[in-house]
Amino acid sequence: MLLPRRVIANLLGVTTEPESGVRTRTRQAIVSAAIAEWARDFAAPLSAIAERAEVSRSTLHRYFVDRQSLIDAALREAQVVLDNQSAAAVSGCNSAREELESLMRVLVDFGDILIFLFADPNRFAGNAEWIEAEDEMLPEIIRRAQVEGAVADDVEPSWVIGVYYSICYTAASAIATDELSRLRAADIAVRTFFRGVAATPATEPGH
Amino acid sequence: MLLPRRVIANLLGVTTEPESGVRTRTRQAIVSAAIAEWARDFAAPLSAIAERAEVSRSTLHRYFVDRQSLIDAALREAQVVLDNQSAAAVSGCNSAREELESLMRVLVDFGDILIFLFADPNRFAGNAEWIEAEDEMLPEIIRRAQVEGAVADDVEPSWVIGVYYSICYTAASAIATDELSRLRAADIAVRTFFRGVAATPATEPGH
DNA sequence: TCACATTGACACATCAGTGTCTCATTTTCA
DNA sequence: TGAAAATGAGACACTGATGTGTCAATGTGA
Repeated sequence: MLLPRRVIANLLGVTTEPESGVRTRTRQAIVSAAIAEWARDFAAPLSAIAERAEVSRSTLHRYFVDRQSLIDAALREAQVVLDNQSAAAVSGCNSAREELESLMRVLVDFGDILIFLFADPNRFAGNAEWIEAEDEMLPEIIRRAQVEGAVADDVEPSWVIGVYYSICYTAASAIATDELSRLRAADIAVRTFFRGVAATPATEPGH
Repeated sequence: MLLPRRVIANLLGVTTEPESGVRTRTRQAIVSAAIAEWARDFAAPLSAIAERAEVSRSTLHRYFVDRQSLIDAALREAQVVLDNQSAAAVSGCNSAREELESLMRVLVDFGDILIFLFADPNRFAGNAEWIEAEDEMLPEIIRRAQVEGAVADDVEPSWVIGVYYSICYTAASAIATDELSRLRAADIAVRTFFRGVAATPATEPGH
């Protein structure tokens, strides 16, 4: 099998040429197809992904030696996209509350990736790339939101995170099934989240 | 293959002897194992289910001709259990709000079944048994809750249902991973749900 | 134009899961 | 106890997905 240096570099995740080139484009198409297809059904065969990417199964195997290496690549790609978008969304916010809202709108908008990443909790169990997927950013923002008072401080942060993601996920699903428009889904998701985890109003103390 | 009348009756869903008998017990063990195993990983092979049920793969195939028929049975069983528990939970409640809370505590408690049923939205797409899975009860309760004022009436019922299930699911997951105790998970889930979809407080009108 | 990179179309071998079947053994129950 | 029921063990064929390889055709850039 012919395997130019560039590919080997790519396989190692070094990505010499991030933007142009035939191989980069083909590779990108395959990874994107994998994310989209596996968001729908993680058991989808490689042939389905090749078809969606409009390449032959041979070509797919040239870029990714086996199923696992494509999973790794898709996982890495999904995280990178989400990380970048998240960073962009958060910058320029003036409060933790704003950050949470802005971030949620991004996550809902990239529903495909979100579903791919979080549809099945143990989908990526034992995957090397998955360990670092424990987001560092969200817990930190939530802590600040608790200090700010935008989020109740008598609730476990892990629960807040769980609710956060599951509401994003619900919104993404609603969009995917045409139940709600993009805008409406994002709005109602933000509203539901903040009310759900809001600090206990002083008017009904612990009652 | 030997196949007494009783089995054929069972296969047709007529269930002549619902409570005792060797075959009933074996059958039940297999279906339960299927739900538990498939809640973890829907791609799990039949051999894994047979192993968990402590029967041979031969026996499993005697009860369920093919994978699909076991899926059907598991689906039916899951729905029946949930339906019965739900009905019991709802009876004796004095308001839609109480019903929603009581129902949520049941769903969280039967997390395995909940995860099995709702982990993957299109897991059962095209399944004959799945059509009726569109619960009749929940939409009706939510409508009443909206009339009562316990749930905002400017929110799509489909969204309320989605949030309801996803919060149950999050709680079930938190229990499954030992993040929260059973009781705490149920409490915080109920609280989060009702605040999340509460009617807009008059103090901040549409702002 | 020419060398090389890239691709598609096949042909395979392999493997795991599925479904069928037989036969010996154990369990159940009248 | 003895017949019927139920099970386990294992052999077998079949299928879909995977992974490897070859070869011809096409694309690309100096």
